[in-house]
Amino acid sequence: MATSQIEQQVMLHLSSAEVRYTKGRRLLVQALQRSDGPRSARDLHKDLEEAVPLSSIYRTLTTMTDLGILVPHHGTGGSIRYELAEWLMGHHHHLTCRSCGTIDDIELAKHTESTIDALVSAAAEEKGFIAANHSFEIDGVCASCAGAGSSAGSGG
Amino acid sequence: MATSQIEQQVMLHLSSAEVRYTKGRRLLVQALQRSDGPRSARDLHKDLEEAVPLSSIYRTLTTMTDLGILVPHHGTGGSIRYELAEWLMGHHHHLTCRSCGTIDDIELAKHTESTIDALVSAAAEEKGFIAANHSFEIDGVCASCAGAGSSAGSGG
DNA sequence: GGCTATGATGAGAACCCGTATCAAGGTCCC
DNA sequence: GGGACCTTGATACGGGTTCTCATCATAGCC
Repeated sequence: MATSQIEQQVMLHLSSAEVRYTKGRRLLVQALQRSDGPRSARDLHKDLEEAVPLSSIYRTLTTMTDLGILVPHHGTGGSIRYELAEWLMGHHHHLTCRSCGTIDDIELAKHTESTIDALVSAAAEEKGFIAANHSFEIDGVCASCAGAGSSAGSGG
Repeated sequence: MATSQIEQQVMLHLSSAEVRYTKGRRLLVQALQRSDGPRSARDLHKDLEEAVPLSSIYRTLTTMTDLGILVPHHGTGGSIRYELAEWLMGHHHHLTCRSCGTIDDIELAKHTESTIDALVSAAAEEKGFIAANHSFEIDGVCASCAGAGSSAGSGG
């Protein structure tokens, strides 16, 4: 099997932490690579056709999060969704469809990012807050739901 | 009892939905009004000195969320935190302290908001996504934790 | 003011997600 | 090949949230 660039980086990262890149962990990373957005433990369990037990998935997710390979997202639905960290996938944000719940990745242009970053850091500093990172969740209706027919009526 | 502007709006909203503004609901809205940021069901339970049972709090939170009076925030810690919706409290964002976990509200200047809004909407539209709202979670260290001494060692 | 229908409450059980535990299996090093 | 250590897999456990149902309160009507 051809090992992807990302997998190689993960392997390096794991080996430098003296953690093995086992079959279960490999499958999980591959499943996350195939995803367009963050996935929950249960999602991954299904994706892998239950070849990897839930307990192992949870453990692997925790291990890789501790190592900075994965990043958790506490979104709607009550479950934590994980995705590959920014140093593997690049800095990006999320589009959450309020109709179907899909979470899609979106990348902003470099200058857009830096503009937002500057604005936000300045605002945070006014409160004596040292901003380390920002996460941006854009809420709306995705292309397929918008096309299927807009029926989302929200007060406001 | 002096009824605040916000409570009056909540009352109107509830009555138009033919939902009663009972004592428990009133206490909950008042507790949320006093807060600087979103609160979990357990927080509110304590705030109200357990005068309102947890099950009632959960039910009220759900009811008011459905009616658009409250907004849920799924953050770290595994619990959902609620706050009054933007049409009651104004548009704002959150500063989350990675040291003490406090969530504080922050308002950006009007022109900053509109700048961000324009940038985000444009990026979302490229993907056929209709942006309705954006939520901005700024992650870092709050003033008191930064002053107390930086000892937060997190891998990343 | 009393009666009735309906909504809301309160207490607990049930449910789901995620974590901790522990014996068994694999892998690496000698 | 043998031992030490890491990892796995199955299960028990804990916390947060939802569900259920009998009881209570309120609004509407007379």
